[in-house]
Amino acid sequence: MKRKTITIHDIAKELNIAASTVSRALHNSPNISKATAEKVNAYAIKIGYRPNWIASNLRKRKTNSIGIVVPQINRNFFSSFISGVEKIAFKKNYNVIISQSNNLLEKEKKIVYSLFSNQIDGLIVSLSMQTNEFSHFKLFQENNIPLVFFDRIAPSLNTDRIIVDDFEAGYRATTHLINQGYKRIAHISGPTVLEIYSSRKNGYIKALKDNNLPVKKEYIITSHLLKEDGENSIKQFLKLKTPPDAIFCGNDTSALGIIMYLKKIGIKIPEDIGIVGFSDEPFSGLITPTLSTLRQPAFEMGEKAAELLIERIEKNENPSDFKTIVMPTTLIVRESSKTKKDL
Amino acid sequence: MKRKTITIHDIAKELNIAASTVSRALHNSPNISKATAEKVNAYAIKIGYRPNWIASNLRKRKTNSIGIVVPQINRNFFSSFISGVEKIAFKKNYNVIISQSNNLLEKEKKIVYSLFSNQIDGLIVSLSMQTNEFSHFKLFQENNIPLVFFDRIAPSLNTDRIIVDDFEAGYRATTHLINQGYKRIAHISGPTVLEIYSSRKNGYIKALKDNNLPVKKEYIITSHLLKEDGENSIKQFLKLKTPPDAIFCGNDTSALGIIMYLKKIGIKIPEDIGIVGFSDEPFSGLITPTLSTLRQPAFEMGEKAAELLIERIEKNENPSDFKTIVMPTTLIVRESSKTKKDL
DNA sequence: CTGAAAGCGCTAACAT
DNA sequence: ATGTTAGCGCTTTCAG
Repeated sequence: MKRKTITIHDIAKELNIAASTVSRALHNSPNISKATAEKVNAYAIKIGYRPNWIASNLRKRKTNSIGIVVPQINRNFFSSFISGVEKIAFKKNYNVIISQSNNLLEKEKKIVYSLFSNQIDGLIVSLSMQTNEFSHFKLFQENNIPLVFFDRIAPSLNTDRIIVDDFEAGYRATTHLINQGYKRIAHISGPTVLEIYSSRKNGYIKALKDNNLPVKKEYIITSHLLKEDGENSIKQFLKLKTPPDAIFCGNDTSALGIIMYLKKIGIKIPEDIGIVGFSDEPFSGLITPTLSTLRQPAFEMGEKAAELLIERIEKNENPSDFKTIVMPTTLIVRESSKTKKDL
Repeated sequence: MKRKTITIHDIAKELNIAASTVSRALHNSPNISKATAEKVNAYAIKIGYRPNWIASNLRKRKTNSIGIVVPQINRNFFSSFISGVEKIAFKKNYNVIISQSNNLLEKEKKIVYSLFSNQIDGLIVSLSMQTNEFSHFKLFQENNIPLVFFDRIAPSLNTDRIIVDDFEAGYRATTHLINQGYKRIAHISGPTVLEIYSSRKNGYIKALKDNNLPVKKEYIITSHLLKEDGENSIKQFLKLKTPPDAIFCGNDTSALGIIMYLKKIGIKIPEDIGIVGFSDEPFSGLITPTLSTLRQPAFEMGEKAAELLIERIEKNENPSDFKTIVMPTTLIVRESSKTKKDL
């Protein structure tokens, strides 16, 4: 038997006042006598009144909810990012509604429309690997609902963004390998429709050129950067007449695949082949050899994204000046890219 | 300039029909002529109508949202669990609202009340490490809102539960070490107010007794199971006149702390000390030596939790028969508990 | 099959 | 300082 839900009208009736007075008392509005305010709040607590925010949301046309869409929740980068968002959102009294696209464009679209129908006040997105058109975000732009992209952004869309400088990071990773004495540096990239991967790759290419090293087509493989992709890629490379002596991987997972394969067949890291990954996954400092990589400040990016989004929501003026916040990456030098002299 | 929001009344006016007819058409109710249904849907698509689910929710007193409260989002077990929940929820047309308690009771309470005010249809919870009273869940029980606990459950609360058999798992881990020839087995436990940790510990104790091994107080340390706790615990153990020759750790993180410390000071694993962890974290199969551990099926637990919760929501009868679903753990034997003959 | 009317629970004018 | 009234956008009787 469902207990009848308690509303402000119940309180109003009991105390012989109007519902609007109860509402004011509950929100300590300035226009309320201290006496009634106290009376109302005391009684509300006594009978266990809990506001129905759905009703309030409808009336105020504001839900204090923000949506997040990520490819996968259970990936360290994303779950740390979400954790950062949640921290700020909670502090500022927003709910966080989370969905994962599973890297499927169709699911991403459904999610985005569904979040719109839920009247979220703002949306934070990292695109699916498939996403090559952005019509589903128009709804938010047309209705002036703030939108922040991070990590995998929509380059053609005019919105706020939280990113790291992938070009610079790719450049730095590659330069590091060059400085360590490696001469034939290969690269495993993710899908280059995604800006993050094309930028990392371009940074890699630029670094080679700036150091008068040749850019060889056979030294660049594009994949989905899974562990198996790493293994397949290194096999490819080893078949070449002059295999590379170092590899800059688009992420740590593919680097892991390489490391495990090379260990299996007895090629030494970093003596024979040096490796740098990307992201600083939790395992990267724990495997043998430990993996050099670029750390992205996921949690802090989440905090920044939430702060920016909520700021946009709360001073809801049409921003003409979309911000692109570039967060710093950190090159973490570990064993996989040490030179002989370091060892 | 905010575009005026499009409602069913706009459609009704344009097509000279009643709003209720539009509503019926949009939900292909049985009582609607095919002609009007098509006309309405075509026009709705044409002008880009999107339903306001907040309004619908208020009217129907159902939000199709479920809440999840976990201690931390960015922990593999929890993010995988959430991922499983999200998968099922999406399939069944539910939103998932996620919050993290950060292991703080006060935050957990706030979250739970806030989710109630958001009129969620059901709630999935793993308790904070601090939680020792459960009054905040009464609200849900009194109002007949389904509640599913998982992992860190409330033993005194009569609800549905998704768990693994921690007692059995602790027993199995310990028995495994005994079978491998270890004689002096220590245990690092988490806070024993949490059933999962007390059960693992009790399984450990039972296994010792069943094998006629002494249960020594100085071989059992209770901590928060962080990496540093692992390091501190092993230091403690090594100070004893007869230090243990194996350790069953309440989680993989503390086991990691032990492994790194033992490697540093040159004690060999598993020759000198054998180790078994708990959870099969992503790093556990990658570190050296690889860590023996008990795998919990996090993603599948999330799926099960969501399925059970949604079933409860949709046939909203008062269940007198709360279910406790026990999911299987898997003992994964890796290098850290191999005996000499295995090596 | 369609329309009219009421109302989910709350808040924000506008009065007093 | 408080009450009255009118919705927010939708669904669901109840009539016809």
